Amino acid sequence: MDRRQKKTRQAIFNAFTELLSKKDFDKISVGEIIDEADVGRATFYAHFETKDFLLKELCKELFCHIFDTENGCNTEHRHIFECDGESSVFLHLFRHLQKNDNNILKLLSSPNNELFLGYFKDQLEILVVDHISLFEAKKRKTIPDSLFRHHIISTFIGTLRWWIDNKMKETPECITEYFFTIL
Amino acid sequence: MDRRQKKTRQAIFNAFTELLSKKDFDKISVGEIIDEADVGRATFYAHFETKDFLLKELCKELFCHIFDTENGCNTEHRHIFECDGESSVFLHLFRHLQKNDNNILKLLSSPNNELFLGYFKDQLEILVVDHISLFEAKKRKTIPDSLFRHHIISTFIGTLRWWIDNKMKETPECITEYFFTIL
DNA sequence: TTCGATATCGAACTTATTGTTCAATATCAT
DNA sequence: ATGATATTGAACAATAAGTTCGATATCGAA
Repeated sequence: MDRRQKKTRQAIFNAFTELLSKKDFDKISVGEIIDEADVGRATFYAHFETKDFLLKELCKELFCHIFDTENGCNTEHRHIFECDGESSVFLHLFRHLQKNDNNILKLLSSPNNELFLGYFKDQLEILVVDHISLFEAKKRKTIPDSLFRHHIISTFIGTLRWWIDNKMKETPECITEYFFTIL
Repeated sequence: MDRRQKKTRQAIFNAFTELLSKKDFDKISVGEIIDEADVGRATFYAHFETKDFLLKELCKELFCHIFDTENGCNTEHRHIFECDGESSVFLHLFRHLQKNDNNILKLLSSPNNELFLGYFKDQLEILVVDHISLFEAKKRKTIPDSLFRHHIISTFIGTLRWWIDNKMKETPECITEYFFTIL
């Protein structure tokens, strides 16, 4: 990729992230983004079809870091699957999230970012499908599988949102325990 | 209230509901609403400050029907608190929702209606607070109360959304059972 | 270094939407 | 019948999205 393209792309990502830390996605205009990124209007549209696509691309980058363990591309994190206790995968997630890389928390707790949440759920779905055996098989007998998966994801996000709204006072370990108790 | 006002208000509600059954809230413009309702632009703004306020008013009306049991204003529904089994309150809700009065389901499953969902959650919160004793006290000992309430609400909405997305093949009784099993 | 390719710029432009204003008109309640 | 009020429609300003295009700057490869 051309050096100019990389620079522009990064500038837009940075500007967008910066703005996201201050206001909601749908209150941010393209005009603000290009001002903050200091790029031309036409340049923005040469990179991203719409604001929604920009978010989509940003998500790809963010989630690659947090969910990279899933793709097998990063072996350094493999240990989280072999950790003690069934909670390790989710504990790992909560820990990552606590760091708030790239203001991801703002996006997760904001009431207007269903688009972002959708992408996040997709990643969680992949994770859950692979680790569903962690949960007692007995519970699943009386309810459909898809509902059970759906429930794990929705409970994870629910717990996470509660944590964020509560200023994240609890430790990731504590939240993970809550998560499994509740489930 | 003036007969003209009532007529206009209802025309706007009807138009809005009709449009909501076809497209997402944030894709609907005021122009479309007044075209469908066949009222003047100035008239719309004489009734509702913004589109958001219109939704808020509509929610008030919709929820009044579904959650009326809560306000004590409607005694005919009192029995749902005394029904057999702890599931009666939620069964009642699922039954009401199955009827899909005023396309409320579209609003609940739509990915872009956090505003609507927020109002719905507020109503659920009231309901849950009053009936939290239905659930085993033991579970609540290890986790904060607010998280538990949060979880009940999020699980209810999660189950409901799964039901809707699954074309509501199951009976309200069946869904209620799933809901309690999962919880 | 040179040169062809391409990314960026910036400004102007079209289109769409929001929310306001106002005078003319229609409808209301009494 | 009449005074009050709701509706109308058109015009208006403001904001934003997305496009277009010629001029300019930067790139990568020879």
